[in-house]
Amino acid sequence: MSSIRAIRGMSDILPEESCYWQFLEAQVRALLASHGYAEVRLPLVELTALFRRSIGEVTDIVEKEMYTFEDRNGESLTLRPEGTAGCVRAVIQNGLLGTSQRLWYSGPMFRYERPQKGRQRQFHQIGVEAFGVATPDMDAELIAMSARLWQRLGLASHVRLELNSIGSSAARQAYREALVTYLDGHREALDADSQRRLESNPLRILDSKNPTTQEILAGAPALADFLDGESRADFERLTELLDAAGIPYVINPRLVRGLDYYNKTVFEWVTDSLGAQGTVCAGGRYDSLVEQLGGKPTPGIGFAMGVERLVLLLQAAGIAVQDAARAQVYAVCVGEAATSAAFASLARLRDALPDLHIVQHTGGGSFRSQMKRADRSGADYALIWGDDEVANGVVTLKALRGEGEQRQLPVTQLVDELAGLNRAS
RNA sequence: GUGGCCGUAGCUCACCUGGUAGAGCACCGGAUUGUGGCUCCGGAGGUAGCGGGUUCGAGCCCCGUCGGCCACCCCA
Repeated sequence: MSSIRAIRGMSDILPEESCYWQFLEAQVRALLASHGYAEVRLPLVELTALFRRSIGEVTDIVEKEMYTFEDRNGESLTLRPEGTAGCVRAVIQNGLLGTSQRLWYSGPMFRYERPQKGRQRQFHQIGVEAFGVATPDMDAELIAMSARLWQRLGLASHVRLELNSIGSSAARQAYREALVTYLDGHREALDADSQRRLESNPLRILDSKNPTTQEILAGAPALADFLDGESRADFERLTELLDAAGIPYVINPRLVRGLDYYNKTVFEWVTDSLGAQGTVCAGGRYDSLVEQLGGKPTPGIGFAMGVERLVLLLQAAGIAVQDAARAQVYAVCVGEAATSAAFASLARLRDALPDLHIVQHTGGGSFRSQMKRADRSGADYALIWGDDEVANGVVTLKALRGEGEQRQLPVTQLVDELAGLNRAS
């Protein structure tokens, strides 16, 4: 084994996996297009300041997980750890905020974390963002669209929607103070991480996995009691719309998101089938982020899906996907004359039937070894060229699956013959 | 950043208390002078992650290091 390896947490996606990625991406593209969402392609690298200002200075992402480096001109750059910040930057910079916008993007994100199941250092997200609409019908649209995606992927029974409102920033501020006051009385009983977060990010204590901490939280003031009237009304309306659309949800009053820019609606789609990293899609509203990053005040809401996690879930759920590169026809050709004849005939065949998957054998070998390859390729048919076929201007067609004797046909009939087979299969 | 488990053939894994490597699958060839899938026969393939230590002798024990998996943390 060579000493040159892939970087830890940055894995290759091999053919066995890539067919799941293609399936997922195709479904997502079709769904987003059908709802009027347009794709944007964004840089992987942004100014470090963009992430510091949007994600939040005291978050783990900014404090210890970013891939930050100095450009040759001395500017501090960062490999994007998430997609929303760059998307917001792009809509501001390109003047897209005159009307409401429905956008999506996909690609790799980078966080320096310890790899585990469902967590890589280079991981992939598909993000969806909607700008310019403050009303909860937009929240409902995004959630309903994601629900429809699980339906289309065959994952609906494997995920559940958790929902919460974290209110306005003023409401959150008031709640934070009440929570800190309460928890301060139990400081000694809290786990070490929660004690630390008491100073840095008290709301995050709510979703601590520590049992003792959770017991203490049972008596804590509730975020819902601190919500401002508008947040309360919008959340109520959102649940009505979800009910109307027949989308089940559970309200999780402990659900808070890790990134600072969220307000009002936050939600997560979670699964129990993937171990510890069960969040497969998550998002929320961010009504002050655009202004915070220098754009004119514009509300926004969005979510991101973790592609690796969804692929794991597709596999865990036993969803069958077809291998896009599988051969339908494998061409066997033994000898130089046969290889030349095969090249000539296959060129015409590919012209006539561009969607037919044809693999021509390369590298020589006996009939026996080539037939073995044909079988292993998974192809439905073998096309066989040898000296006899060349001499007679014919080709042998043999079904590799199911019934049927092999037969010879004039090469001039090849296109018609396979056109029929292609439709049938 | 912390912890647990694990690194032996391309893959999945054996090798009882240390005596210097093996199976299945995959691959190549043959039985079948131009025909795959089943069967049989044969073959190739390994500096046991790497470095050090203990020992007459280490895949096995000890230390270090790198890597993988899972969990904490964090989050998609």
